[in-house]
Amino acid sequence: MKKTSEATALTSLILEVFRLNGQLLSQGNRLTEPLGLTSARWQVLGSIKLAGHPISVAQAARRMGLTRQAVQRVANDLETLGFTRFENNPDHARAKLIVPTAKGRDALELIEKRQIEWSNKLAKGINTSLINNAVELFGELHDRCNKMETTPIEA
Amino acid sequence: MKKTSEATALTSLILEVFRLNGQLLSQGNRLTEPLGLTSARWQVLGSIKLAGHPISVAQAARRMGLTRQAVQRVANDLETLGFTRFENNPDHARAKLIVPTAKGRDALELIEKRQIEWSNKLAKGINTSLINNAVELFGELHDRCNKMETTPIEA
DNA sequence: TATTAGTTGACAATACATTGTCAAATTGAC
DNA sequence: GTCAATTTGACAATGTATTGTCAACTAATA
Repeated sequence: MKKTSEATALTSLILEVFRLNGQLLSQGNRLTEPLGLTSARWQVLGSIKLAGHPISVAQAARRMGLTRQAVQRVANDLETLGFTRFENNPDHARAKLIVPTAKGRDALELIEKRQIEWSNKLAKGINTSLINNAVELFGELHDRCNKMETTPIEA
Repeated sequence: MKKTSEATALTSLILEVFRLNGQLLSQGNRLTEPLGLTSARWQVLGSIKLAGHPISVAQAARRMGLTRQAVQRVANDLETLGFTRFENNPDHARAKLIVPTAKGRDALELIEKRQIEWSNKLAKGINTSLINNAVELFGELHDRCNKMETTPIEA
């Protein structure tokens, strides 16, 4: 079987995703490190704020596209470090809610300010619709990947 | 400071990169697992083939945008598992060359066949130039990120 | 109500990647 | 040739994420 032109382009894109992912994590760590945070901790903290209300670990994991185990570990770290606390969930005895503390909210706010400067600088002069096309493409690939998950490789 | 429209779009893209990165790694693991490989091992093995000749760990790391330590670990695993061996480098006493064994070449060939099917399926019907635009955008972001590295966050 | 299926947190094993540091090897300037 | 700067592999510490499994909880259904 031969690779289609789309597939060839896609393979290049995938390699770029790996490279950029590493770079972005590194940048995020640099950005958040002075506050005792990391890229992963920041992302979890941000997902709570983005949700608009406290959510459980499993809910946060689904929003971020990670396993709940990965998020659980980070959420526990955040609690230990005092950025969040767990609050009883009236609707579910096991699934406690992640609630940012004042320390967590302050840290997030400061980081978001810095992230604005950083992203403005990084994005300066790039065509917005070019970026949005990529976002859309990624959403499509995301959905398609999900569908592939269910189709195991036949030996 | 306010976030520009490009920066807002870029932030969305970054979150998509994180999501897709995880999904792709997962797919790669699934694809390579029956052969005793993983996404990372596959990538290192592939980078040797892509180079066209045996290269050192540090060279492979630069090509992939990873630290040499990360690649070293994976390269050692590959050797232990018999997919590669280290060969003396006439030009450098320390920097041995990673050389795929027959087992390694066979495994890579089989995976590449499966990857063709997989990527053809995933990319089917997507506009090639849309993908290529994204690749180009990522290259640009990659370069810009590198320049940001040198500019530390001022406290 | 009872049973069953799905969700959730906890725990463990494994893999992946970063930063930092050290010593050996290489390279380049002098 | 000598010495300093760089490169490279080795080792350690830390953080991130996956899969798998189990028990507790929840929800749906008969």
